[in-house]
Amino acid sequence: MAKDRASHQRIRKTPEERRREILDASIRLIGEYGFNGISLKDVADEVGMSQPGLLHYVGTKEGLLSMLVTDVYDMSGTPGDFLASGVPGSDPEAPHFPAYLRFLVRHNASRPALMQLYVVLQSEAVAPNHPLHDYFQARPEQVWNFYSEYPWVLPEEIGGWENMRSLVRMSIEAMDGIQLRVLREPHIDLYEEWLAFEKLLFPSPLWDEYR
Amino acid sequence: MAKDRASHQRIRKTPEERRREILDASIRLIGEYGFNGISLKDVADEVGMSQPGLLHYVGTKEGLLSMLVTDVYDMSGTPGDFLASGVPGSDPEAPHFPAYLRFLVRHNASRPALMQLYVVLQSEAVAPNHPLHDYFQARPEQVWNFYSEYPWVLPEEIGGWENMRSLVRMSIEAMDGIQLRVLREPHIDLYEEWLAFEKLLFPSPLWDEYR
DNA sequence: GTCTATACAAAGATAGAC
DNA sequence: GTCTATCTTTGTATAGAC
Repeated sequence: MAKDRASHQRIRKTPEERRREILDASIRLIGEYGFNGISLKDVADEVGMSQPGLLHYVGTKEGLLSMLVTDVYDMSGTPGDFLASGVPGSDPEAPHFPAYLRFLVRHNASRPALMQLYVVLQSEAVAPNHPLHDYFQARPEQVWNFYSEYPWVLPEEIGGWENMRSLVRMSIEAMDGIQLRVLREPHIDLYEEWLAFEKLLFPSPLWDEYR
Repeated sequence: MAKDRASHQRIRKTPEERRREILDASIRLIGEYGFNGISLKDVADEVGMSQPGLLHYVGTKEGLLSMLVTDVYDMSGTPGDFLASGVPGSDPEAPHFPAYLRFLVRHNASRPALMQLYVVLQSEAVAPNHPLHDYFQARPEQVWNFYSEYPWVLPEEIGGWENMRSLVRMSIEAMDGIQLRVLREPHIDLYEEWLAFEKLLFPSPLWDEYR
């Protein structure tokens, strides 16, 4: 297995593996205690290395956060993933927006640690001096622009994607509220709870062919 | 102005006044930076006293938080306040639940610092070692029990208060999501946004006489 | 790339004077 | 009731050996 290359070297963990370990540990710990609630030593212990050893990878504590956001956050659960998924409503030529939201909720439900990280950081970043403040501040508009690039098929009565702003906003608000609740009461099923909101936000018969 | 009583004493700030100052400063600072995001010195500076001076009042850092929760949180915006408010739907003999939720949203909108405190603490307390973890964990059930004591009048089709569980839960979820959004985009009107959700959660014609 | 040792600052809390 | 001084711990970060 491509082992002969540089065979005089001892096998050891590659930087990529370390990076991955650091990311996973950070997701768990920050998701649980918040960025303000953890220390670099906590993460280092979790990964099994010294605190200066960790700093070698992330530079500073903020660097750890940047790494997390850039490499993990915006990399999954996108409309692009949805169109490639082949689930009902994901026809790349005529995708259904409610179907994407269901996809997104399922995606989040399948990665609870990442979801928790998101919820916790989002609230923590309300503080104007938080390293992610600007990121989350700009996010709603960025997400809207991002979504706007896809050819969603909508009921004619809506009158075009431009009129979806408040519905998109309310959908995000509902999701955030649900996620916060599920964090405290894990017995609540995230997907079921979202379906209840979907029924209200995208009602029959208006959305029957477009959900 | 009642100055003659104990006129031989110099006028100075009473403990009550100090308490009030400490509470106000804490609401602002913790709401903005989170409990993990502030130090006792931050609060002390804000109030204009030394850090040990502050500790004289609150005992420990956690004591500050307890003081906040006990004295401020659960003391306002209750159904009791609602019934005494005289607004439409607040007849103590036959109160309307959606009317109470509107009352609650208006109340929150009128005290943005307190609302922000609530949102930030709620997420921070996801951490199992957070001093308010248990408090927020138990809260949904407590709120439900608290609400259950009032004789809300509901559409007959609902079939009784017991069937309101999911609707109450979804209402709270929506509110939490809205509040989080408004914190980042203050131009959004909290009350207007809630009315949009109310229309979905308590639709016509079912709720027309009970809203 | 990973460690030990260490510098430096900040935070919570206590002692004791006034 | 409020302060100064101080103790102790913890946290970020750097220096330098291996």
